[in-house]
Amino acid sequence: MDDENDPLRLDRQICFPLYAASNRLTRAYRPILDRLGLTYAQYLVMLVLWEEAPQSVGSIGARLHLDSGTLTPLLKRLEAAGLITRRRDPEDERRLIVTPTEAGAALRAEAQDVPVSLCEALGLTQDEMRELAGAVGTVTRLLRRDT
Amino acid sequence: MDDENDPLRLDRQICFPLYAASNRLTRAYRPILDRLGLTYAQYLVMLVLWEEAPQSVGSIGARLHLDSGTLTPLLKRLEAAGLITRRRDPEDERRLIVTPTEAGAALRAEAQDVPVSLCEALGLTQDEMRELAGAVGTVTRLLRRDT
DNA sequence: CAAATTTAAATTGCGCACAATATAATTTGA
DNA sequence: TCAAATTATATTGTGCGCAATTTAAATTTG
Repeated sequence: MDDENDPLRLDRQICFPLYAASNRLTRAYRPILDRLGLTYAQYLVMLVLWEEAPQSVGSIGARLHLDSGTLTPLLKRLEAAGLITRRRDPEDERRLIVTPTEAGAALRAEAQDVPVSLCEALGLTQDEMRELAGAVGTVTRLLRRDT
Repeated sequence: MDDENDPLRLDRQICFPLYAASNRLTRAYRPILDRLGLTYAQYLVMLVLWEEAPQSVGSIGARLHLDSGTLTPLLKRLEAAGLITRRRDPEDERRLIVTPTEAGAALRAEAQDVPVSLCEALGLTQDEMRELAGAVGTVTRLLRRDT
């Protein structure tokens, strides 16, 4: 086995560091988001809703690249937590309209310092954050080709 | 709300593109690894074992940043698939020794073209792969600070 | 040496991700 | 107009990922 050129060496897999970095980032978010009572995926959904509301399950999913199999139970948990309401669109009963409640909207203020807290948790300077954003942008651009 | 500088805009979160890219990569691996009967996490474990065997649960976990809560059931599934054996270390009964079976070792040959297949699935040229590897390396370096 | 501590793995419980399928509402078109 | 196709969400089932706890073995120490 030609170790030097072995394409199956773990350190030759581009996939693995990305997977490890993503797991690490989710782990870093956890204690910060715990204070808001949100998981990472729930936080992403709230970010989407804080930008524009109401939205259907489908439009949230399009934004986050998630399907109803992931979103339906997640949204039910957000509803149970009192952060959103779920009701059918009277215009088209297939569609489910998701709207932040008063409490859900108010949570936005508490979330303001999440990005800064994360930075601190990761021990990154402003410059390093910019470098990270650039590298992540490159990854995204290269992997954009769909699905 | 000052939209321009809002730190909570989804497109200002470094986290999100990394999360999306990682999900996308796992999705791209799926049809390729299906042919080997492996999930992505199982593939990573086999890569580690193909590099060095036997190994304990702990050493596999250290390599992949995974704990026994993830690995124990995963390894049981690999055992059920006939790809590895699990036995206690007679020297130290706390440790579990994981060894690829004949079939597990043989699977390595079939996995040889996984990296190339992935490249093709992602539609990336050699140059783009190098660029991707570089960007992923930068991300990894910046997020290295532990946990 | 026995009790306390440490270590390795297993277990439990929760929440994603996602494929596959089901259900129900709407739209299309012969 | 009404049957077929399409669309939106829900459901089911599998497999992670990880925190918290448990179990059992080994090590340390008093």
